[in-house]
Amino acid sequence: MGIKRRTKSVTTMLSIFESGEEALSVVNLVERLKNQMNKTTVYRILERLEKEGAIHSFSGTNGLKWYAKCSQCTAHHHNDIHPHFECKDCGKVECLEVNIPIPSIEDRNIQSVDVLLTGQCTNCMI
Amino acid sequence: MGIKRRTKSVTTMLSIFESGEEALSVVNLVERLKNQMNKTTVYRILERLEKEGAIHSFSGTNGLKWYAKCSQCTAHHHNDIHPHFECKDCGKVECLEVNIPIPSIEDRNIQSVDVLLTGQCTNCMI
DNA sequence: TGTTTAATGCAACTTAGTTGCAAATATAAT
DNA sequence: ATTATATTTGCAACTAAGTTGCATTAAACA
Repeated sequence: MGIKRRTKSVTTMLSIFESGEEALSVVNLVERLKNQMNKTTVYRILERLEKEGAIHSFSGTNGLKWYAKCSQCTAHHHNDIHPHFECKDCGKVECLEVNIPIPSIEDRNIQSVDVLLTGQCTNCMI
Repeated sequence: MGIKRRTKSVTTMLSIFESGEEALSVVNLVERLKNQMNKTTVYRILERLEKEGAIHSFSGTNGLKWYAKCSQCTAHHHNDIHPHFECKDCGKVECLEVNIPIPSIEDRNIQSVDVLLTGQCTNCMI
């Protein structure tokens, strides 16, 4: 049970994710939406959108929470194992459409895989 | 410049890492050492030990900071690319001695790789 | 149009982690 | 052994991310 009502705030949030290709930190969203909705509302809408499978979340380098809408985000299902990339120079975070093969681990039941790559993005490599 | 003086607090901290094989969260360390040293001291000793290469740090599922001393932790150098495993049932976190091959990513300069696997550990699989 | 239930705002709170500064202590020099 | 000096620690106050409870607002559906 994710989003039940298409409120103005939900629409606003979704349009932000539709328009861009990058990931967005919650901190960034709270800041940029502070005139349009409450901090708590930002957190709760993101939570519901993720539960629905519209977006997915992950942790950045400093433990901050990020959200992104990627091509693999499908309703009611989210089982992508793509890595996330954080540019240490400009701070940009994005989903990489690359498959990371995880070897089977003995004696353990692996249920989720999170891969965070850090380095320089295309612009900052120069 | 990591540890300069072998204080009682530093010795205590190191002995904790020597004795166990698991990773330890900062929260856990602050709690278990609260009668022996200040919270700030815990944070600072861990920071210095990591700078020295005696231990290494990483983020757990909720963005919490964890530290561990693994076989690959060597003085003045720490370039292991092993995954970390967090058991969602009992909460145990550990380093896995497995190599995760990261494919080369075009147009990006990858400098660090963090892999967090979540699932059930040996004990909790039953 | 009214009723129900989900969603929001607000304020207060929790928790992880940080900072500045004075006091304490390990280590090196005398 | 004593002193000097630079590192380390404790403390208290702070910052920032994220959460909670509750009263109010507003979708959606009959």
